Amino acid sequence: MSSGRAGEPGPESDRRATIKEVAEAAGVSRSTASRALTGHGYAAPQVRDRVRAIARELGYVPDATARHLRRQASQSLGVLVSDLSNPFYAGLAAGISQQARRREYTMMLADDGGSPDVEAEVAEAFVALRVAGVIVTPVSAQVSEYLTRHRIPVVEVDRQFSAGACDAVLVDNASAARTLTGQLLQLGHRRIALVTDERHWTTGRDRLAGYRDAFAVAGVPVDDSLVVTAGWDVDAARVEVARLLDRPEPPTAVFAANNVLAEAVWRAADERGFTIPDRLSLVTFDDVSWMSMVRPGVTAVSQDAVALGEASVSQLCERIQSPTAPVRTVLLSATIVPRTSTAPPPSTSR
Amino acid sequence: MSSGRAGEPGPESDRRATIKEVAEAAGVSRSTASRALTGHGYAAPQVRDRVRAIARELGYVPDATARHLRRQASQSLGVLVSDLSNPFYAGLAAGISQQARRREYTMMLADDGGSPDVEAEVAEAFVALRVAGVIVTPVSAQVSEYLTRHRIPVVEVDRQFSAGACDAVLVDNASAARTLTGQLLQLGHRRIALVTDERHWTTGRDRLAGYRDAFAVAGVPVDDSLVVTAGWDVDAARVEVARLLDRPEPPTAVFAANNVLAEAVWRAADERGFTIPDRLSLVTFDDVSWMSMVRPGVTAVSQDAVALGEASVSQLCERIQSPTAPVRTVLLSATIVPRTSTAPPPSTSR
DNA sequence: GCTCTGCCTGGAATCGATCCCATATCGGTT
DNA sequence: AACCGATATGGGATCGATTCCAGGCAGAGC
Repeated sequence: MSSGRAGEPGPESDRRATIKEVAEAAGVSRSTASRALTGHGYAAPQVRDRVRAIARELGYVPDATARHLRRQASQSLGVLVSDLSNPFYAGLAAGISQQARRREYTMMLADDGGSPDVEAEVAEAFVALRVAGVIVTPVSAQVSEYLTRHRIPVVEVDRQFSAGACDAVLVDNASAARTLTGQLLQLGHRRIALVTDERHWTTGRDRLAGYRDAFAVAGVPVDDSLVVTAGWDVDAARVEVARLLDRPEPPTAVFAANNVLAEAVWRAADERGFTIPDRLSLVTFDDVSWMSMVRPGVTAVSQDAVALGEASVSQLCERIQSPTAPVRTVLLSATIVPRTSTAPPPSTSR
Repeated sequence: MSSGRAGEPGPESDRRATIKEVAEAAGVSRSTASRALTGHGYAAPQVRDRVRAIARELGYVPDATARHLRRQASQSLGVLVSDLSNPFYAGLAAGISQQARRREYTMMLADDGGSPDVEAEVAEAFVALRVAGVIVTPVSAQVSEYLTRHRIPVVEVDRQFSAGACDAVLVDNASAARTLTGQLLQLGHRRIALVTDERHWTTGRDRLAGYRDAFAVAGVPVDDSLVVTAGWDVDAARVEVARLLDRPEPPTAVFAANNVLAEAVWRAADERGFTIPDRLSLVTFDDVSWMSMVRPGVTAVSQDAVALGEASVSQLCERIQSPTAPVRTVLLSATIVPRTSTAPPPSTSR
């Protein structure tokens, strides 16, 4: 888009200008026009300038489709996330988008809503489009395997399903969970619930592992009944958490494994009159905006989704450069943002 | 992606299977193979089944690039939003993504960060990719003009820059702003500030117009010094709002024009000790999650970004179907979600 | 036995851009 | 005068899929 003035260069006819038309208008062959426009190969300086001027005049925009077909390499990255409405994935997409643009890639984004079927469908679309590479927050082990089989570089982000088979960019979940759980233990909490979405993905697994580690380090036994799997839906999770709080011996602290679950805990605690932090301490993964706006603010593990997105683009580009380099797993460390949602357990519980 | 078992059909060689290879393996010509696979044109049932079986066996995935080149029509929609990290745009993208997938379009998403230059750059990339249509939250009048000139259908969503020149899907900002301002006036407020991002886009303009209307209806003069333009950055806006609250006669109510500004007002009020709603009433556009989690909950105009996205895909698809139909502007109504952030003005202010 | 109709298939052009390779031109050298 | 290297350009094949068109073949009708 050269400028915004009216009467600006543009397609006069109904059809879009092709390089052939540009070439004819400039009185050169298609080959020369191509060299002049792309800068690949030789073209006399004056010819080059003339061709370029005419291209601008005709509003010529090269057809990426044709170029990709010929070059057998596209300038698009496929991105597949689980839920764009979730600020974590949205931030991830924003980071990827920025980095991709900087490297002159366009981004094909799809949202699989957590469904393996949709995920598979989108993966096939990506193969059809011959994307240069794919970044995915996987829901199944199949995506990466399928894409890899089709020789498309893949980076798994946030979760890992194909360790050793493709690159991954992850957050050090175990370590962050260990630290945060440790802090709760140190405050004197013993009945610390872990509310998680599921336990088999690396995210859930590692956060659970960190939680257990902290107990082990402190020499406190884990009460397995306090590890609750609550799924992905806020409302369903809220019911689950309410049930937890209604127990005769409710937990004195809750570790929510992500922002959605934290929201569920927050709302359930509010409904049940569990004052935070006096009666219930709350810590969570994902530092999203509401956590710093509510009172008390919620102590959270900040994952910096944008950085995660950027890192995965870097990794993907390196992989595209050198397809045979050894597979790598990048582990980003998370920071803990301490706020005021934790306190020692209520005295009656000691 | 047919299934996830190991030893599954897939490219054995390094190259991807092409229709030529499928045809050869099936002992038919490329033409027949194409007809068998696409269902366009005739192919004997048994031939068709055999070709399809072999295609599956070889892990054949048609090259969308080549297909689009030949058909001169792509199955991708371009989407251009201002800020993916903002839940409003993220929701919009989520809605678009879902609808697009349902209609078998893939989505090319870009984030222009509010910059007209990036916007123009992305528009050109969309033209190059020969997308079937574009949905944009415009930051300049040029995008739509440029894309239209290149015969690409455009739908402007949320904001309108090219009234009459292309379709648009908008929210009835004026009416929602009028109602909400009216409620504040009825509660007895007179010093009602409007904190807006800017005043020239339709969003800002219409919200301002609704605000003024409400004053006119109530027969109360508008104090122009209370209409504050605070830009797009939370922190900058917070400073601006702080200045507003520090005035000798601060407003008794604030109408924030979007969720970012509401956040700024919320934080500034918190810092300044302006208790909501006792000392300051707050209402806002955009109902994002934190507004129902903080106490008091914030009364907000809910725009349903997802619905907005879905409506714009519908509009775009209709436009693609009938390029010459008269231009249309769809106006969605917004709902007001009343919460507890409003109260009569403090008695000292009456 | 011949022709006609309808089913079925393959050849070849096409979409737009790229790029290898052949060739033309020119200034300068021996 | 013949030749060489460097500069500059065009012809044509190519990427993968689609689609128009011509034609082959079989069965039915006369």
